[in-house]
Amino acid sequence: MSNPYNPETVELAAQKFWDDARSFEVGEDADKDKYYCLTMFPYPSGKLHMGHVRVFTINDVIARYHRLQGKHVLQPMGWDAFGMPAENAAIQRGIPPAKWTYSNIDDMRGQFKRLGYGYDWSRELTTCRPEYYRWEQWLFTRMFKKGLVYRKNSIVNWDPVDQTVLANEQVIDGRGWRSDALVERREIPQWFMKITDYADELLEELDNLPGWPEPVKIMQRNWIGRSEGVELSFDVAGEGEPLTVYTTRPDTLMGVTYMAVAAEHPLASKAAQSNPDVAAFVEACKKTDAQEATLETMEKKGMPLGISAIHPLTGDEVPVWVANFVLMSYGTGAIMAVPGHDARDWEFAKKHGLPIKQVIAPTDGSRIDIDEAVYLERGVLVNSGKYDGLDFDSAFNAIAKHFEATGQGQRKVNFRLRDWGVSRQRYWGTPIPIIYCDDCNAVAVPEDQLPVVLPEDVELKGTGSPLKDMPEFVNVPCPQCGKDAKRETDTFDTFVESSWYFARYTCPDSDDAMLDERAKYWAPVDQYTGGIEHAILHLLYSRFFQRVMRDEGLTDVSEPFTNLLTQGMVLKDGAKMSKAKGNVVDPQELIEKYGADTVRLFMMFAAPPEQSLEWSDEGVQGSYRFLKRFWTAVQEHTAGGPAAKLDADSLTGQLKELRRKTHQTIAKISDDFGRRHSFNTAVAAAMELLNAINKLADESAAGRAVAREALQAVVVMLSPIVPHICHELWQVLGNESALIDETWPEVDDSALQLEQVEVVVQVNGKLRGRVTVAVDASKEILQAEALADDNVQRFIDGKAIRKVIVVPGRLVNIVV
RNA sequence: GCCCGGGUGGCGGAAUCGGUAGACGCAACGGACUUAAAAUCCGUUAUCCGAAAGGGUGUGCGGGUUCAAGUCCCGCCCCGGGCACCA
Repeated sequence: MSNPYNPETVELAAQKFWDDARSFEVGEDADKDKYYCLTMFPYPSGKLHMGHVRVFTINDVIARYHRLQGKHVLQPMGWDAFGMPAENAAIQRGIPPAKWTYSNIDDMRGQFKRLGYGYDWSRELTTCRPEYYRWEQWLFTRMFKKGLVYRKNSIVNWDPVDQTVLANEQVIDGRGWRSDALVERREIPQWFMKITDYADELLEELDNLPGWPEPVKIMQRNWIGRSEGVELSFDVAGEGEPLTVYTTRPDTLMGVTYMAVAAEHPLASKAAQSNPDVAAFVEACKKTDAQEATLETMEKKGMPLGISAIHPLTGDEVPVWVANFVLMSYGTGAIMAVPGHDARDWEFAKKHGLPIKQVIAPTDGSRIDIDEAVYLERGVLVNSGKYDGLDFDSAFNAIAKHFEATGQGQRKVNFRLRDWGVSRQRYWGTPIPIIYCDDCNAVAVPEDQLPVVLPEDVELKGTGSPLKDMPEFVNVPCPQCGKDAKRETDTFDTFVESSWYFARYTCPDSDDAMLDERAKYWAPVDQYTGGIEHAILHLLYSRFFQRVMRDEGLTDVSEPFTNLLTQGMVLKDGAKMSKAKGNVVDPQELIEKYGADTVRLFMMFAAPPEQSLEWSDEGVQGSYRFLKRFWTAVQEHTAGGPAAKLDADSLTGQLKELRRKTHQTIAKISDDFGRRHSFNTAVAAAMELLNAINKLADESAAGRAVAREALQAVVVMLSPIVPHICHELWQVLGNESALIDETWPEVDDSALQLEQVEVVVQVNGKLRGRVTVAVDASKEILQAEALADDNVQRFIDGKAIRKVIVVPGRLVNIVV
């Protein structure tokens, strides 16, 4: 071969062409059909990993496909640049987080360009730049004025040795990752955003997102967790204040045999003062981390407080316990326990010898033994006095009505969703624009004093934020009264930056508003691609922020992402590839060895996008081999000179067959790209077509014309996945235009027509033969042909035919 | 613990609406080319029985619906993701 495939030469030339032609820079053209194609931006960890290559390649394929379909495509890229790894690097290696981050960004940008992604780099965003975070500080101050943010105490993981707050991932088996000390729960004041104000809308509008995967919508619905229940008060003997609880099962009220409160509940604190055992228990409850998974799986412990609540219907006394599984921050910090009809209450009652009372019976009248197993179904009330015999709905209504009349309770819609705590006790984040004044309390930084710039030249020691030790940052006059005041030193959760970056890409250089007119042209994002691990938090926060921006008059759009593709993880050794786990595979080596196209092709071919992909180093070779065969096939074809014009109507035999395959493949790949996002099967179809082209050894004018048409189609259709080699081969095929400006091939329906079709014959559902019949053969002919088959005869011989099922074009099933 | 996915040859996966299980690729084996190796090309490859024709078995496990189940229903097991401070 005189002209072997050299990926590096081919790829650098194609990239230079796109750069020189500014192929991916787009403006706002009202006459064009816009398509905003976005991928979740990366954290600049410094090294590209396979998860990045996967998600960015998927998105680039979709973007390039829609461009070939004639859309005006925007595909931007940027950096989710704040976060913990930069602080860790600073502590371990003494490099300031900013310096480390900017250097990582430069490295990764280079890697992305080498992979040939079609980004509009003129819109690049970096969230740790004041030009960016200034606007989220601004939005926060607007939310502050509207009462959409507030400050309250909440629980953090406290490392008593390092004297610092730990992230959940820094807690390993209940201990601090550096100190190995047992982590404690500690309450500190933090800022919250009222996402619960939007709970109803966020829930209801999930129904208007047909372009989202169903599992993601289900997860969000469950997360928001709307429930209808009753909030009611139990008087406590000897106490002035009643104990308020929320229940979704008021029908089980007569089954209450005890109450339980959180360790931080005022009743527990009060009992602890006189009872040292309770005091010790309350202390012990705080010696655990604050993760839900820990709380749900730990041993359920509790002890009686020695006080009683009065059952609001019977007047009976029920004991009040303190329990480690009841949390102050959820609901009212107290629960009514119905051990007969709640799994956790049942388990707890069994363990502590508390009474279990059956108040619900199965609707079918069957008997159950409540001492043997808890009964969770909605049924008919029993042992409930005047409510006996009622079903769930009637009992719910009757009991709710009763308490509304007595004033002891009311119906209440509750959400599992909690307000979003955005304070982080860390340095490397957006400063929260608040100033604390002894006289004026918390004051928002005025708009003309924004941004509050994060000092970048710092030294991190690993014990708390260095901002606290910087008087020039902390000490400021109060914006309201001018007296000496202090700046907030907490920073925002990094999810805040990622909750609106998609909108900012439309106008990244706007310096007099968060968003300008250009946002109206591009929003919403037409296609959003990212990891399934973001199915709840990031996507829910973004939907919330979009609505906050809407209500601020910045946009008319409520839903930020019209279509969502959640790609599966790249796993290595059965676990998520992550910097934390240290099981990252470096794609750089593969790019150097085989080129970007091979890596892109392999990632798209190895698994369907939604499924997780277990990484293995094998198989890349096969993708490389395919590209070489592809290259050689085109070179050998063009060596024979230009092909003659195709006369489709005169084709016969294998030429007609190859042309049919070409058009079947166009139809298949169009569907796989556009509708199914099934790139692995699209690649397989292209491979099959190329195999068929290679098998055809017909150097006649008609043969060359058919082969040329097939090769041209493969080059265009594979170009979203392997754009560099296709760019080159398009030129080799003698085309004057640039492939990036071409259009997708069209299916010629007349080429798809078949005369004969093979039909499977089954006897009792087992495959026994095949017959070939005319495409339009009637059911009767089909049945007759099937029965005439020799092998079929062997199996039906001497038996009565009970039934024959004929599915035209597919099969005949003979039941004997 | 709770919520959401997944489980198909030696491996990655295909089978799109209940209708031929294993497309496409990897690996392996056999052959061609070569002094040799690499590269490339051709062939075989779920498994068991059989010389072949053909037949039995087979989509994590146990049941069920159906003429027909990888696909639908019920009950399990195992693996992955999320669980509010990793991003």
